[in-house]
Amino acid sequence: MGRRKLEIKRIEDKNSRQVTFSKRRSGLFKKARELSVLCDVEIALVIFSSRGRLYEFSGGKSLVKILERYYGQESEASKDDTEAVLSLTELLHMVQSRVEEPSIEQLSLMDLEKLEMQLAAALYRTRARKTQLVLETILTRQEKEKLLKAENDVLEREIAAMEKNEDYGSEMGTGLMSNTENLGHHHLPHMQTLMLLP
Amino acid sequence: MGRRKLEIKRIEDKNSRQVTFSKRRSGLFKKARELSVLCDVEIALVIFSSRGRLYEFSGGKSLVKILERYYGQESEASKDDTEAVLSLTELLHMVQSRVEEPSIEQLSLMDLEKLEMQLAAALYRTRARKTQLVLETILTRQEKEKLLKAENDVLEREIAAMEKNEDYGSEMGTGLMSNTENLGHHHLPHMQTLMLLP
DNA sequence: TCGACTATATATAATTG
DNA sequence: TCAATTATATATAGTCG
Repeated sequence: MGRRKLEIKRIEDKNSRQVTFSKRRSGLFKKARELSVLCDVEIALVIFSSRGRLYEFSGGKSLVKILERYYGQESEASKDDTEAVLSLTELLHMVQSRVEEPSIEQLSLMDLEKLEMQLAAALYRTRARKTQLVLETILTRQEKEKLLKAENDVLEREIAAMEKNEDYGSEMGTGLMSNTENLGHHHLPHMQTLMLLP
Repeated sequence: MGRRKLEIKRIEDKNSRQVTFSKRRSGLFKKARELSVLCDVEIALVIFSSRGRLYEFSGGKSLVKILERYYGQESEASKDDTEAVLSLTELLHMVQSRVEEPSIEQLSLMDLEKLEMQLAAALYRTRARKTQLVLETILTRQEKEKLLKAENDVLEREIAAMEKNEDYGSEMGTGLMSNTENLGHHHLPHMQTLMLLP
């Protein structure tokens, strides 16, 4: 589709090969995008030019994500017995006991899945904690005071509720409990909860 | 490009979505093939239909090879702002030595950032390796057979070479070594992995 | 190198059998 | 359900600034 028919074989002229690459590459990406939207499918497309430059497209998710999803379907069943989130120490012990020569090349697919989940969890906790520390540093005194005041209000109301409970029984108590829950205030770490949010 | 212009949004009618998927998929593959030949570039194309069926194309090298290169580049890029990527063992030791009281609460902000980067890198490598394994699993039987055949050829030639070597010396031997490398046959476990998988 | 610009070649949506 | 068949819409090879 051009002024003349083009044989499908390597274009020898370096210049027009580059031009054709540029044109057809964008055409291919466009087609891939359209297909992924029209038909609601996941597409990953990776191109290396002869000079080693990387071009990639992925419909919706990253290539890794796309393949993870596929793999996820395969291993839904085996996911159930995965343990809850482990502590860092437990993570270390788990990985260490599992792998004699702990090179990633040696791990089985199932091991990799578990390791991935543990790493992801550890990474999440690390980032959350970091965010918390950063926010603690950054918050202005005023904001801290505001938060402290809110904290105090909650505490005061709890105390008041407790006093009332002693008079009228426990009905009111549960009501206030869920009230404090709504304020994100389980066992005092109001501040922490707020700061853990992205 | 058909009887009428088609808006690029999900086709709701299930039937025509399937028909369009089939047509455009083959069109996309054709374009990818043409581009890889015309411009002498490496292309990897992976599609998952909504029903989880896999369609893949690779031009130039095998899909796994191309994606290995892709991962290589990706981790090259993310390497810059990190110190060198640690091995799993090194990561474990670093974390362990840092955390006496193994609670994440005890780490300093700088420690957390380093830990975060290491965890992210480890997670990335884990996912990349997992993807590679998954890809190896879902390769079509034909590809597996092709690989097996290549493997057999290599082994046969190696045996032939060994026999020759006994007669003529070692020159022939090194030549064959690099030949097997070109067939994507580094340190043998590639095939072992393939053969062990379902 | 880099866009526009066509004249053609291709791709494909709808139709048909 | 399909495989052909059109009638159109798109993609793009070569050309010109």
